[in-house]
Amino acid sequence: MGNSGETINRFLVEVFHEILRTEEESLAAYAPGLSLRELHLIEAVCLAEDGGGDNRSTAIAAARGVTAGTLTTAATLLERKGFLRRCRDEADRRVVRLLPTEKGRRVNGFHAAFHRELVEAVLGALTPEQAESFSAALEGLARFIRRKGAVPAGAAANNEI
Amino acid sequence: MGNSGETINRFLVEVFHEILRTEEESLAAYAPGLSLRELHLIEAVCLAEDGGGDNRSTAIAAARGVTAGTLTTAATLLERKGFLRRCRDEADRRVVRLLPTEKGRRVNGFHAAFHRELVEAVLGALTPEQAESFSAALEGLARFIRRKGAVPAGAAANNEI
DNA sequence: CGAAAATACTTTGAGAATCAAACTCTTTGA
DNA sequence: TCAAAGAGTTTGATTCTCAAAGTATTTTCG
Repeated sequence: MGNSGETINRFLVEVFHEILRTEEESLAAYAPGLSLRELHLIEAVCLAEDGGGDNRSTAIAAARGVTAGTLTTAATLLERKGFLRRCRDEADRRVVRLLPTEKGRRVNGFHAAFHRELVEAVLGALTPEQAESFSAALEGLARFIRRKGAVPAGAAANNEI
Repeated sequence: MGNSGETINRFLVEVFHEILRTEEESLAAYAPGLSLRELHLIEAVCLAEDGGGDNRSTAIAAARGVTAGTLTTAATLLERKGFLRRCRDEADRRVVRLLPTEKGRRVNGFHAAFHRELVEAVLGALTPEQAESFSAALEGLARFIRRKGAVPAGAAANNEI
């Protein structure tokens, strides 16, 4: 792969890791005692609320890619810390719905601002046409990942280490 | 932020998470009993070897952004599993150098192939000029993250939750 | 209707990965 | 030479995670 390929690959293996670390640091300064994973759970809950999405416990767990048990533990902790609240569904009393508290919405706003700045930093360096092809490239990557499962050819047939 | 901004942000919050999950799945099929974090440690060790980089324990820990203690534990486990080996430096006997075994190199090759496919999927969908501006945008993002620490304006001054 | 199956969530027990701090061994510098 | 600094390891605790077992509720169907 050429020079662009090198840059893209380095981005994938290094820079994203750095983004997460920076995000974590800025979070630690803003809301000590809240981990990035907890923040992302709050985000998922806020997103479900704003987007009119499914805010049932199971749906949130699926969105985050964790098991129901993991979600229960995390939600209990965030409830205790005052970022989320549980709400039993009256129509189907098996169901637990998750909602952000005011405090939860506030910390989610902080998080959204972080992402907004990140995106602005990227877009600011590009012409509108470049921005367009950039986002198209990302869509292509997303499609690739979702479609293929991305197992390198020959891996399954040659799986002895 | 406009429509491109939305795409970019969604990529940051969702697609990268999916990449990691896919990577984990394909790894599980190839090398059961090896976690993604372990794989990335092997990768760092191979990179230090190939790139003529610093392969001392501490340097690898810094590269992965973990403490020395964490690295020791992980390295011990990977040594037991046969992916890495330790090598005491003769010149300075405090130093421990980490090297991949043949098995370690093999699994790292598998991992590299995964990334190569990913990058090819992106580049394949772009013209050379688009590829160029894509990689420029990623460079811009990397610069932003490294320079700024990316704390949203006003966050430090207003840190009550 | 009413028992059996399915569903939604919680609890439990166990295993990574992580950190900070205390510790060991080795080198450096006054 | 000997105190201080450096490199790595060990220890004890915490967090995140999962699978599997458990509880409460609803749905299905005989």
